[in-house]
Amino acid sequence: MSVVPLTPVLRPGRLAEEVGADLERRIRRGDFPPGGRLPSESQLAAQFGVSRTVVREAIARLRAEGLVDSRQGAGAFVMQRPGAASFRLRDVSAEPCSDAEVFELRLVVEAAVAERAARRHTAADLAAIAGALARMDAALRAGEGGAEADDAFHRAIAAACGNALLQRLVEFVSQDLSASRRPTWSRDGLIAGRALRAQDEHRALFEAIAAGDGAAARRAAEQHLIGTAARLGVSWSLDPASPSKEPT
Amino acid sequence: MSVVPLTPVLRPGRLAEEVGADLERRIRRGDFPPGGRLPSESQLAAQFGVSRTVVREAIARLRAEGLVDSRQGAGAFVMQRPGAASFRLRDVSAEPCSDAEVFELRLVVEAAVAERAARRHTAADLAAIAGALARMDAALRAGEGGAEADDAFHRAIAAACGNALLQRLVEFVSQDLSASRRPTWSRDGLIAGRALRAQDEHRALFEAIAAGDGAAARRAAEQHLIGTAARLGVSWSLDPASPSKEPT
DNA sequence: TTATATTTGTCCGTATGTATA
DNA sequence: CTATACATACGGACAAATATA
Repeated sequence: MSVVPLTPVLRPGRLAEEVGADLERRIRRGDFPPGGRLPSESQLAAQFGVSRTVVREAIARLRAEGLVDSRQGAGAFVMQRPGAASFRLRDVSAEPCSDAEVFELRLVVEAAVAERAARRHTAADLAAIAGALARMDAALRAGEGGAEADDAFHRAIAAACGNALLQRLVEFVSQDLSASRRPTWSRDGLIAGRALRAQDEHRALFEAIAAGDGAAARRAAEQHLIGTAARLGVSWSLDPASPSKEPT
Repeated sequence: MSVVPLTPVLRPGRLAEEVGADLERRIRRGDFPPGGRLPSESQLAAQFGVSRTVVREAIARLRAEGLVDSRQGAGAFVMQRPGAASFRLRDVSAEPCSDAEVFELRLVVEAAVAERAARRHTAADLAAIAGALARMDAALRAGEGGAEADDAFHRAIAAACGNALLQRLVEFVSQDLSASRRPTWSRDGLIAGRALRAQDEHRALFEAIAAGDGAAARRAAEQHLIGTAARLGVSWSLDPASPSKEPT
């Protein structure tokens, strides 16, 4: 018997999601051109071998994501800019992104947020950031609880940037960094000194923000992201021709 | 004056979307706590006064956006981090964002993309950017067709950044800038010299990219966004305490 | 303009697999 | 193990909006 997290095995899976994913692929591949009409629900149901209810749920998802727009009596039409309404990191239909690409995206938004947090933070913002930093110090001594404080630290910085939209974006692109922080604060991570080095980066970032030095905060955030990637084994040189620019 | 084409007015139709929006508001407001279970489809159908089909389509949308996860036989449960799967600019459930916030977000990603395009562009990338720039010059003389070339110019820069994820993000956050470019290239805009000034900014951006000067490209992109906002009447000072940091 | 066919929107009934008490 | 509750899926039906002849 295997203890490791056995893969999703093979979910007999939501039928509507499979149909929706298939339609999404066809749309993004240009099979259905922008402005063009999709086959009717009855035709799609017959073609996929499912009921019209399943097709309707699939189209409801595509409509919610801005890929199609359906008008009663007319049909479902592909939007002019398919996929312009929502942004997702892991896109089921697009080709998967490399770790380096995701990390660079994080670096961009985290650096911008840190720079603005340094210039716009309130006293309450700074207190929240300092509190999370102190909790990480305590976690370093206690040997536990660092991951949660790490999350709170970065969320507090995001909240201090003064732009709710930027705050939402950075929390969005860093959503699974929460998982990335566990190996840093695990027993192995503490012993290997990964947590100690991360905390050094945190402190530099905090001091730049507290000093109101936007440029220094940007550099500190970039260094922290680079350090995080290195601790996770994501090889990645920032300049000049990284995340893969090979001709497709 | 709002730049974004304020919400689709208020369509009397689509029952499933109204139900979905209502459920989304309740979830984000914490009415249904993370991990908690939603009422059954039958209960929701009775509560909203609609059929189960409508409720199912609404839940399908929430599931696609990562707000809930439904298991057959158990029910629909609120995800631990509601709304962490997708990112949208105009969020029906959240409080609407100000124009200044949207423009700052654009500035962040466009500047980052321009910097990377300067450092990573290929010869083909540069040719595409130069071609769009030339078409804008031609449009300045002809007095028409500038908006399309403007779109192509910025898309070509995005394509040259060497990170497909960043490219998708910048195209996403700048989706309705296409509408913002019309007043610049309209008859009034041409007469008032707005197109001419925009083209000066475009040329500076192109030259920085062609020279491989990332820092200059970043500054040029920032200046272009600031100029665009000014031409659209969006008042916005970059430092230090802008987009509204009033205590809530 | 009228009439007809098509398509989406909505509702209902039913059967099945699954989870839970 | 049994029974209940629930989501999933199917099929039929009608109304409303639209397109077309």
